[in-house]
Amino acid sequence: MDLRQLLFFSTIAETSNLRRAAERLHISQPPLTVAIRKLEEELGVQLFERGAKGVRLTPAGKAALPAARSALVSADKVRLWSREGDRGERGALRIGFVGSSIFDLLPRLIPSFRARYPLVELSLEEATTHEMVPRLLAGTLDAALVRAPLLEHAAVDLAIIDHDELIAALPVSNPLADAERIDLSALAGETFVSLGRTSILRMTALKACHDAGFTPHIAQEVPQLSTVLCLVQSGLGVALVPSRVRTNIPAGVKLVHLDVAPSIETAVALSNLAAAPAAINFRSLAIELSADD
Amino acid sequence: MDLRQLLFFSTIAETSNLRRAAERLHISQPPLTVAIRKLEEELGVQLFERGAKGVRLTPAGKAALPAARSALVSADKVRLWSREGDRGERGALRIGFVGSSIFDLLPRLIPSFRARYPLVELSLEEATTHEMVPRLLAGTLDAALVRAPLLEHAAVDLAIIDHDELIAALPVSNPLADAERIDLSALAGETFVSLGRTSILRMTALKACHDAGFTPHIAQEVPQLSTVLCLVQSGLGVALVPSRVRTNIPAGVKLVHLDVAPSIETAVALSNLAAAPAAINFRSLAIELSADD
DNA sequence: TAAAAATACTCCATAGGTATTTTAT
DNA sequence: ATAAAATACCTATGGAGTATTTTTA
Repeated sequence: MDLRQLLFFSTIAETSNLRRAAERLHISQPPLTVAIRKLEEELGVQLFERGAKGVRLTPAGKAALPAARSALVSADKVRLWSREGDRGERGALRIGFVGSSIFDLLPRLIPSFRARYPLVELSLEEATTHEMVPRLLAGTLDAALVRAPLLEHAAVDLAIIDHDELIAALPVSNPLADAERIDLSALAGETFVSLGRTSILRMTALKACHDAGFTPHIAQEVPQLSTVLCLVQSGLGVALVPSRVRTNIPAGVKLVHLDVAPSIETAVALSNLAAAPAAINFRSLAIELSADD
Repeated sequence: MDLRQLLFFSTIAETSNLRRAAERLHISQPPLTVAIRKLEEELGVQLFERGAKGVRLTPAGKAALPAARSALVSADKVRLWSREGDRGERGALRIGFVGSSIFDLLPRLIPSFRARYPLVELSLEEATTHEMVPRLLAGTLDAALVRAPLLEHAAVDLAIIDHDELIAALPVSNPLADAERIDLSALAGETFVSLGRTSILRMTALKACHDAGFTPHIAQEVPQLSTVLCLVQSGLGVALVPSRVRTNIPAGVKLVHLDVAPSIETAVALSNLAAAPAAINFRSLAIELSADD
């Protein structure tokens, strides 16, 4: 049995006439006769009753016809879906993201992507930049929203899609909380709340402090940026956070600009080799949206 | 594209290795290479990444694989369904029935048939014996429950599946309603309620009356046996009905046996030529069930 | 260098064409 | 008598085999 025979079967069923079916199929009538009889022999069942005024489906033919049509439809889907998959318009896309992108970037990016590529099934996972790089290379992630500067990695392509700066998050109880702007060195004596050691955000903040002439005293390490803000709110310390969190700060936390604002950037990272088309589409869309701002 | 290529595609996807896939397919490796590349060329898309340690699905391949599998499953269904159709285990079956079979025969037959042939879609229509014969021959009915004696028709096969007798249905107000049994001639002076002129039940009843020496006065003609019983209940007249209605008589109607009981039979009728397998199964089941009584 | 895939070439099965016969109404 | 399907026969495409080469980790 092959798809050609099923197409013949379905066409004959529609025309009830071998000659007309042959016309529609752009072949002559004899090979149709041969092909359909061969199919019947293979199935061990008669599909048509032959008569002088054409052919009629037998009960066996009536029962088999929907399956034959469905096979033809599926074959068409092979054609369509393979092309869609090739263009990154269909398939699964696993995206990793750093926690801080949840405040601004992710909520803008994901709905746009879903709207433009509705057949791509997204799965999202939070992780740190350092965790995501090997996963991109291993192929367990297709794209990642990471913090740049990423230590340069030859096999990972970066496209910066968001520029931001660090800003001081202070509890309202802190005397500096009402300042218009402060110098980072003013925080030298404070206790700090920070993300874990592998976080690029933390590394950037630490470097800024060193540039300002002090080493911050980190009293608490937590994995999520939102937890950092909660601890600041509780008065446990101060923190340096991306200014984009401003849309989601809890009451009791004040954000104060720094005289010299350390910059921090978010990028889309893709594996240099073997980037999925859908991942490339994701990056293109992210770049496009970042240009809109 | 043909099913063979889709099977190759699916098998390679499962083994990630052309040689192993070739083994499973009982062919050698080179034709596999050729066939899958030909499929890729036809689709205009690469389905696998080739490497020294085997092959891996591309995003296009991942997207197309479910459709390919579905085509193969449908092809299997063509095999299965055509055989089921041929054995009368799948398909549509249009059954006609005379109204009186609704009281006893149909409620026993239909559930048994559905239980034994769950893939056959039944459609039921009430009609008279005389209406159903041409429809059997025209093929708009596959089987019919008819009243025998049917005027002999060469192209219709009859199998009697129920023997019954006529019985008098009287309103309780009728003085004869309390008799153990009566002679049909006792009803000579009554007004009768009856089915329409084409009904075999009516013809049988009329003949019985003539044999008993009188021509009944038919005051009302209605199409349904249940309506006949309602009119008897209302006191509009008496009727001769099959004794099987006893399970469904309304209050106010008494059934009284006749000294000489006219017999009336129900049969399964099939077109002699072109009887559908499912219709033959239906008849076999009906005969089987009638033997059980 | 070793395993896997690709290429080269041969053979044969079979799809499709034309001409013609058989069948059924 | 006529329209439709079946048969006969021919050609050529292409699928599968064996032997061998190329590729890549």
